[in-house]
Amino acid sequence: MNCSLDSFIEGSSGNGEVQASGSASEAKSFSGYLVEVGYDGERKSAFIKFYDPNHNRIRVWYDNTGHLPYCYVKEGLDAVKSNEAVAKHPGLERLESAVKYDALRDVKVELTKIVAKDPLSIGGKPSGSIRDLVKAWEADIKYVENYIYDLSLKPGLPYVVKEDSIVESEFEIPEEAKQTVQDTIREREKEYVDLTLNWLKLLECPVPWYLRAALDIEVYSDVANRVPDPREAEYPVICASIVGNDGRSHIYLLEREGFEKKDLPSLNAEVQFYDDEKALLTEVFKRIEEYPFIITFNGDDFDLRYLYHRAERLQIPRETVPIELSKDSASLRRGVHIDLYKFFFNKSIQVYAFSQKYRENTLDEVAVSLIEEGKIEIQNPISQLTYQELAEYCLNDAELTLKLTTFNDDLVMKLITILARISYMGLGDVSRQGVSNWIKSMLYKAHRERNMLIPRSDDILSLKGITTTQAIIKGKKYKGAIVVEPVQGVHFKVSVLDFASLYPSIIKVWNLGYETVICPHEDPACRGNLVPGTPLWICKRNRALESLLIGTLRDLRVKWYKPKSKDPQLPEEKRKLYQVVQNALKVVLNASYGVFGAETFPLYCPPVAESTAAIGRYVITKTIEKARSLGVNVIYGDTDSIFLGNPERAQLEKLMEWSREELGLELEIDKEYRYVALSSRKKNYLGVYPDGNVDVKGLTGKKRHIPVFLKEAFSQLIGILSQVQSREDFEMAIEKIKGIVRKCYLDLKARRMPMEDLAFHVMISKTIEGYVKTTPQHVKAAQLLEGSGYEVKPGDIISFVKVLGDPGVKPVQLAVKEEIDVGKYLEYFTSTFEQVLDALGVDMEELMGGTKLEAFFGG
DNA sequence: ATCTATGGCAAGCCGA
DNA sequence: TCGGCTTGCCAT
Repeated sequence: MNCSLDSFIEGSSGNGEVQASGSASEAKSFSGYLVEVGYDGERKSAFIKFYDPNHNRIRVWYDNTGHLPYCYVKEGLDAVKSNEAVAKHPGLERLESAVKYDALRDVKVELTKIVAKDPLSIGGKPSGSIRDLVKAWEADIKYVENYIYDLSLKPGLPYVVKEDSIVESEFEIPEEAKQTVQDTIREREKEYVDLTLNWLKLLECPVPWYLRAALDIEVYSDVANRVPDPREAEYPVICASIVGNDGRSHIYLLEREGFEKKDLPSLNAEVQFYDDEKALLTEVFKRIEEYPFIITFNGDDFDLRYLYHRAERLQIPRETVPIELSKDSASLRRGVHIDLYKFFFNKSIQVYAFSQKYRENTLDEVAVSLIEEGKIEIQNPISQLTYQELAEYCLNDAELTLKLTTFNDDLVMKLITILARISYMGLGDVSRQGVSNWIKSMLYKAHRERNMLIPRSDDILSLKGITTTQAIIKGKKYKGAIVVEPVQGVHFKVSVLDFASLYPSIIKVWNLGYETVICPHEDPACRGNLVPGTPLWICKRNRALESLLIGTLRDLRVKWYKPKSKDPQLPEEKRKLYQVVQNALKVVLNASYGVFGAETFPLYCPPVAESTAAIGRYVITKTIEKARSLGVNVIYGDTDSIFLGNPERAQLEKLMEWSREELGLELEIDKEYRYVALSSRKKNYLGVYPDGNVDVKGLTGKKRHIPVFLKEAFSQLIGILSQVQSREDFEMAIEKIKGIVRKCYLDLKARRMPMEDLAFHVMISKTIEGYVKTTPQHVKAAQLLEGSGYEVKPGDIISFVKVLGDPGVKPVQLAVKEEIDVGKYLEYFTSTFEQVLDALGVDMEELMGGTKLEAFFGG
């Protein structure tokens, strides 16, 4: 794709001045990856940022037409409002009046973003007749925030930037990938195949190495444990560290009275002292400018924000400050800022990309979990540390931050790049925003490419309505998945079958989307295509955009990236990249169903979400029926999986074949267990693999908040059960378990374990005052904490122990061993163990020989 | 300018 | 004392 760069000029890299257009022509020729597109409020122009990997720098191109965007004019819109022609815009055709589109409101939204290169907007104000306005709009819809869309620019992909045009770099899809994908996808529609190949091109393209540095600062504070307000920036920056992945590390220290200045040779960094904070900051800014990417942990809200305001306060000239602030983020004038705090905080990333390896979102927790290194523990408040301690601490933070982007072959940078390509968002945006925004951006882009209008949320709602089924859980909008009542007991040789990416597959196969649910056609083919268990029907004429996009992504993951990520033939490096892509697709696909049921999603469409779940129920129910008719013992199932007791190969094959033929869905063998112990509770089981590995699902003994003491006892229990080979082995196992129970009880009674091991760890999700209906125990503990001078914020983990007397809990920090309520812990212990034991058919009392625990121990 | 969904369990709170 | 409700954590 060729795009004109006529109107763009390149911002020079040195001093913030802009070179004149034309004179920069030789500098214009380079190749680089598109990393960010946006609007610069100060300069009042749009920009494109490229990362040039040959020179390791960002090159920014500003729009120089001078009359760019923001020509929102109310009168013009009011006029358009009354114009019927707008409502008959051809772009509406595809919606088939399914969505009676109030084009006007879209104009209002989009006008703010129109590139005003037509005569209608002179000096930023549209003029001319309504007719002209509409015409111009039809002919030339330009979305600003979206030069991406305008110019069909794809973030994360390489371009060759020439004299005054930019050209997508030549890249051919590897033949094997192309062939495999073409051979394996079922769909034969041209649109489907083309789109799949398009994605493939996007995802196969190599990811560059990014030159980058992590930044961390420390600020003086006269109150210990209080974080200084970055908007006030009233205290001096006493230390800053910048650690690059080019091997350079720098520490900037502020000289202060009462601290003895000396060399700090033990640090693996270049150390510089400054007696003037202004000079220090200026150096830091210079260094920042040397790196195309700056990585922080919470830089949006703290480090960069503080530096900006501190610079303001110290009257450092604006041109030397490379930072630009917006409400919730901080960016760099000539670089890209990535705030890992926001990235790792993203629930989807946490769960699907890092399988919940970290639970709290602090630098320490994330780093310990992912790279097995933590923050340096300091005994004194920051402001009292020696230069050596301060420098070490600050440097370590920056090093950790950098390592979070370098570990596992730059995994995080690759993940961000791939997500940027899927979502058509810049690297910075994709790392800050949530999955609903990625999917929104992806779908919007697809609409624009096809010249379809983007429907308004309330139009979808009023035309497609709300849901028709009743949720099981009070307060939910519609009925969700089925969980099969487990057959309590121990089952040997269990196969677990599941539908790979069930919901995305359903969206694909059933053609779900806001256009196609309850489509307006009178066609009996459509009307008769009912969603099982609902009065809803699905269009047979047109393919829904959502179905198309989600379907193609699903196919690529299932048919190409997932298998390739495990292919031992591939070199390590290649395989890892496939793993990253596979994971990125997982993140997007897993969220793709949920967003349609989320009010905040701009294409919110309850019947789409409802249909997906309803079809899921239908699919699993039919599969269970089929399995039973084949004589297989179905012992459990949840949403998209069924657990089969001792099935024959042939039966499994038949079932999978049936699913492919009858349901059009791929049913696969997910796991095979040596045995599974099912309790009577749903979503609670324990499965032992042939090699002795154990899956523990839902059992209390594994939950985050329970005391270490219980977790350890529980894991001993699991250890014993993992050795059980056959039914006969249980007897011995139970004897061993008795031993554990006895030991734990005695330890508890004698209060032998450290008190920390008895602490529950529960997250407080609101402020203390936010709890009005009830006051749960962790909140009571939090109140006590606050009373003794600690600060408690939402998201903090409250550690408390159960004690005798009122209110029954105390924060660990404040409790003493003697007041521990041993009885309560015994109850917990019993119930934790019971969950496993009742699956084995023994209860605690029986285990102890028919007596109550207390009696058994003479307690 | 943020924010995928529903189902299920254990424990504790609190009003009837 | 009982039962519904709130909360947090987990499964999918």
